[in-house]
This record gives sequence, C-alpha cells and structure tokens, in this order.
Amino acid sequence: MKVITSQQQRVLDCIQIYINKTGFPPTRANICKELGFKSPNSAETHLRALEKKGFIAIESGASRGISIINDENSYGSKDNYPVIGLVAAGSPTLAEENIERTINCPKSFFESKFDYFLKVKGLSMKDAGIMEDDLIAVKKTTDVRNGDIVIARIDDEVTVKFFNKKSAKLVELEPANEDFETIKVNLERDELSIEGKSIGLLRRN
Amino acid sequence: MKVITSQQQRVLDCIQIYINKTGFPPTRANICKELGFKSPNSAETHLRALEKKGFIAIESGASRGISIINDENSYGSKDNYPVIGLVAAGSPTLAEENIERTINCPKSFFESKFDYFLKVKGLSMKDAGIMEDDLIAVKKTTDVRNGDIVIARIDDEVTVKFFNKKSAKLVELEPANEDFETIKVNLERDELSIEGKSIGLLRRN
DNA sequence: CATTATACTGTATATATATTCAGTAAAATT
DNA sequence: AATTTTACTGAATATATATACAGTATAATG
Repeated sequence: MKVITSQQQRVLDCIQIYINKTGFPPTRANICKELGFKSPNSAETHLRALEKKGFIAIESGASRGISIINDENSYGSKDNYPVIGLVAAGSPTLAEENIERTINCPKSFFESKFDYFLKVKGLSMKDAGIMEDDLIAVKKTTDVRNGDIVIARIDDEVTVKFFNKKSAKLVELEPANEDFETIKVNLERDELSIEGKSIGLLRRN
Repeated sequence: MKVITSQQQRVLDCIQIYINKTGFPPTRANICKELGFKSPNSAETHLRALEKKGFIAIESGASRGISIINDENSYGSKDNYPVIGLVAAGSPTLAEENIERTINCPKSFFESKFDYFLKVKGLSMKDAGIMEDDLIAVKKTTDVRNGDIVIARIDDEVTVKFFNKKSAKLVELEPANEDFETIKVNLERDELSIEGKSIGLLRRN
C-alpha cells in the first residue's frame, strides 16, 4: 500500500512546507513552480497518486482542497516509549526489568513507526554517528536489508551493527569503527535473531 | 490589537473551525453558507475588517488565501518547533524563508528548553556523532562554555563547532573531524556572534 | 452634523484553479 | 512480451473564487 516514490515524497513535503509557510495548501500551479514542473498536470498526477496511496485527501472541485492525512497522528497524539538499557542475558528485550524509563514523544516522530528506544553502549558504531548513551529508535521487524542498522541478538547478547547478508548461510554484522571487528554469523551453525532495525536516533547532551 | 465585534468574532471562529475540519481555509461563499449570509460581499467586508484589525492575513488574488494570525502560535510557545535548513546570508536564522517545516515535539523533550532544529550540512562534526542532515536541537543563548557545541555566525555564515575560549580576545571553534581546521577568531578584529548551543540531536533514517 | 464603521443584499466579472484530454517516454510489474 | 505505473509537456475549458460596484440601513465617532 504505502510505497511512496521519491518524487511523490517531494510533492508531499512541498505541500506540508507550503501549508506551514502560508497557512493554506498550494494549487497545482504552486507545486509546479516550487518543484520546477512545467505542466499543472504533473502536479495533478502526483496528487492523484498520493491520494490513491492514502497520504492526502483531495476535496473535489475545491480550490486548494488538499489535506494531509496523518495516520494515527490525529494531531498531537503522543505515546510513551520505553527506553531499554542493558538487556539481561536471556530475557526478552522489552521485559519490565530492562526498561529504564519512558519517553513521551509523538507517534509520527520518525518516518515510520517504532517500538522502543535502545540506549547504546560502546562506540562500535561511532563512524555512523552513533555514540555512547545515544538512544536508537528501534522498529521491531525481521525485514531488514543490507546496509540497515540492525539490533541483533547472538548468544543472548544484544548488539547494534550494519546488516550485510553475504550468502544464504552467511551474515556479516559490520561495525562502523575500525577498532572493532566484523562479526561473521554462520547461519547453519550459529543462531542469529534480528530484533529490529534503527529508524532514527535521539541524543540528549 | 483593536476591538473585535461579535459578528467579526463569529466569522473568525468560523474560519478556524473550517480549517480544523477540512485542513484549508473557507471561501467567501463557504463563510456565507456557514453563517447564513446571502451575499459573498458580507463575508468579504468582514474579512477586510478582520484584516485591518490584524486578526487575519489575506493573500491577494489567491483562493482561500486566509491565514489566522495568532501571537500565541509564534514559534517556541507551543510544541511546534521550526526546522531551519540553509540559512541565507544576512538573514535572521528564524526568518520565515529559512523554515523548511516544523516538528511537533514535547517541550520537555530535551534536558533544557530549546528554540529550533538546525539541519546539519557537511561532516565537520562527524567525530562528535553529528552527521549530514541530522537535526540539532538549538537553544538560543550566548551563555556558552568551553566544550559546548555552539552554533556560531562568522561573516554571515552559520557553522556548528566546539566552543573554546582561549583568552579574552581569542576564541577557537574546533571541528570534530581531522579533515577540517580549527577556526581562530580574533575578537578584536573579527566579528563572532553566538546563535546558541546544541542541547540535543535528532536523526531520522 | 458630517463622517466613518458596521452589517447587510444583489449583481457582475476577470481570473484563479481544478480537471480533462492528447501525447511522449522510461521503469516497474505481471 | 504486454500491461501498468511513474513522470512528465502542453493545451483547453468549465467553474470556483476573489473582488469590484451599486445600493440600504443603523450605530458609533469626531
């Protein structure tokens, strides 16, 4: 359903920025001028695609009748997210004893939904801009791709690394710090469980 | 602010309710239907009165070009924080044209209050875990100490660096990347204005 | 007391705007 | 290989919309 293309994202951003700036939505012509299109139909088709995919609603016949649809974000809907610190060996990540505290934050704060914040230990991902005590917004999923920053569990130890599947039986978990070594996981012999992936980061100095 | 009449208040309320309901402002005809007027000029004259008194702004020629002017809604007092992208030379950081969009976030999200998010360009602070396109939560202040990550303005260029006051007349702005050089500012000769300091960071992958 | 602001109806119109139709072309999907 | 989706240009048009103009009437203001 929700696969937005990069151009459609540009149009969606353009609408949001226009509303923030002026207080009302743009016309087709406004979007064209903003994004460099030469035909109003360019904007029109993108708008219809965004409407079809459920990102916006268009009031038929009305001028500037565009409204952005915010999923559960019925404006200002917030939620409490747990902050996970040191995860005890063997225990489920979200077990109560692992929750340090909670952070109140809007549901639509990051691009996609997430489930908890993980407090980072060590500097194995420092070249990716992830420092000690940073809070990684973790989305629980096993659908990860090469290059994703994943939260993985090997032998009851939780680690944050770049995911890189080399073959059907070999996954490499790569650090972003030359002082650390790549973890090679033989899927036939070792057990690898993907807890989720990073979709954002929060740092409080 | 001048005195608003009861009818003008009705029109103003009508506009706000319409925006809340549809996401965009009403036309003259919409207002007439809503409030029972029989001529579009009824709405028109009320709108012009509201404009003259400073309650709304009307974009000339634009359809639905009404925006409600709300002093309480000016950035900082609520939970909407502006995201500042490329700052044009010479213009104030929070000038409207520099605001890319806004982010809704709790006031107490970071340890101390802050004023806006600055979108980072370049990698001069990468060893401090600040990467391109990261959003730095900036607190507007000139009260900075050595070691703080400051947002400074030198010759109309905005830069993010570690602050280090060496003496009464020498301030060094240190990058966190060996490929960049420390900026030495002679306070007697050069002008240095401290916009504020970083009190947190937000990254959205 | 003249003037201005408020509060309307009613008509008219230039133009702002959505929207359709006719094409082209590349990429993705089936 | 055929079809759909994406991504555009360019022109045409019905209509949605702002806005001016012509009135009427009451209340406030200087």
